[in-house]
Amino acid sequence: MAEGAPPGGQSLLFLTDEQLRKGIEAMFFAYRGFTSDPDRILEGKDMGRAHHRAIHFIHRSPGTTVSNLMAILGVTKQSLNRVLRALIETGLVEARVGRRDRRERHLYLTREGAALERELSDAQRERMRAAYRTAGPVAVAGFRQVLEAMMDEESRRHYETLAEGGGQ
Amino acid sequence: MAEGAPPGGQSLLFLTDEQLRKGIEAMFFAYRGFTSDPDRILEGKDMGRAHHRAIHFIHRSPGTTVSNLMAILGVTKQSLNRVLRALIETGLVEARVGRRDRRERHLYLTREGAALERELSDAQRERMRAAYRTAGPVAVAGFRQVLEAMMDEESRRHYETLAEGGGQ
DNA sequence: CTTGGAATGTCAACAAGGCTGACGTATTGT
DNA sequence: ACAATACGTCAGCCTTGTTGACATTCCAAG
Repeated sequence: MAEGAPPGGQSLLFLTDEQLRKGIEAMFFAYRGFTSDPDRILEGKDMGRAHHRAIHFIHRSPGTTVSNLMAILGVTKQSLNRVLRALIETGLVEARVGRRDRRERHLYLTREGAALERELSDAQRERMRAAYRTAGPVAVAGFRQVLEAMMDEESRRHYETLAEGGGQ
Repeated sequence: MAEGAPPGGQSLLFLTDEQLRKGIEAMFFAYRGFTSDPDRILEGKDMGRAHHRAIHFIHRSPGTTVSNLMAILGVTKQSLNRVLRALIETGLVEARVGRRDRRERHLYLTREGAALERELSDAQRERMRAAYRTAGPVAVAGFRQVLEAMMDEESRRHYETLAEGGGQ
């Protein structure tokens, strides 16, 4: 990998293979940190990352259906069902039959589910908050821009749809 | 979490729970995109993400030992060994006995291993490059700052140690 | 020279969380 | 009446992580 003059003529140094590689490694290591706190919390509770994800998105979109959750999480119904069954059996999630379409199950967190969600999300947000504070608002904006540009089309659709419901 | 005036006095809006939550979701969706291309490539070759990670870091630090790789990847030797065995058997990785300490195995990519590494890393870098180009250099700097701030201490050590060997 | 401990390999067993395929059931819309 | 949809479930498989136990090899200290 010879490192000659910038190919674009000006400051395209940030597109160097080496820069890209560092970005890749940063994603790898950061993701580990990102998931570590919830993982630790769930470890004692007979649950894992999959449960956390389901809880997160049910909290985020109360009343969401099973198929919608499948699409967001990008897993099969069998995988999702295993997790949902556990969450329902332990009383963290409630599945209400749809009023308009009674084939659908609308998912809600129970009080206990909401409490666990808060515990998990507090831990995860705390790390995120610390990182944001360290890096500052400009960096945060860039962080989100790059991540959004890295998503698949479909993921981006889900991401943006979720965002509408919340604050922005 | 009531949403009154910004507690800091000025623009601390980026530390809102909602902003943090969007960052969390951005990480989730972006990481899916991040791994999708290599996953697709490996899917036909009897290998998975674990093999990719090993190949990546062996390429990055040729001659690294098994224990060092264990520390970087954060997995047990049994997990790593399963992957390494497959890579060695298929002729993608070579394990040379250490000269100074003959208990150690120093890991290198073979020609075939390097070729696969390039294929995987080309795909992954291409997505990263597109995201970088879309977001621009300022955003990229912020992206990396936030990710670095999100890492565990130990991960950050590994991350920086790797970076020394390369460019930057 | 012996021996403790480090580095590595390996076997076995297990768990989480993905997947496919197949099938059943309720419900809806045509 | 019937096809399609939404969901649940059983069975089986794969990858990738885990522990625990044990053997080997070898460096280095006593």
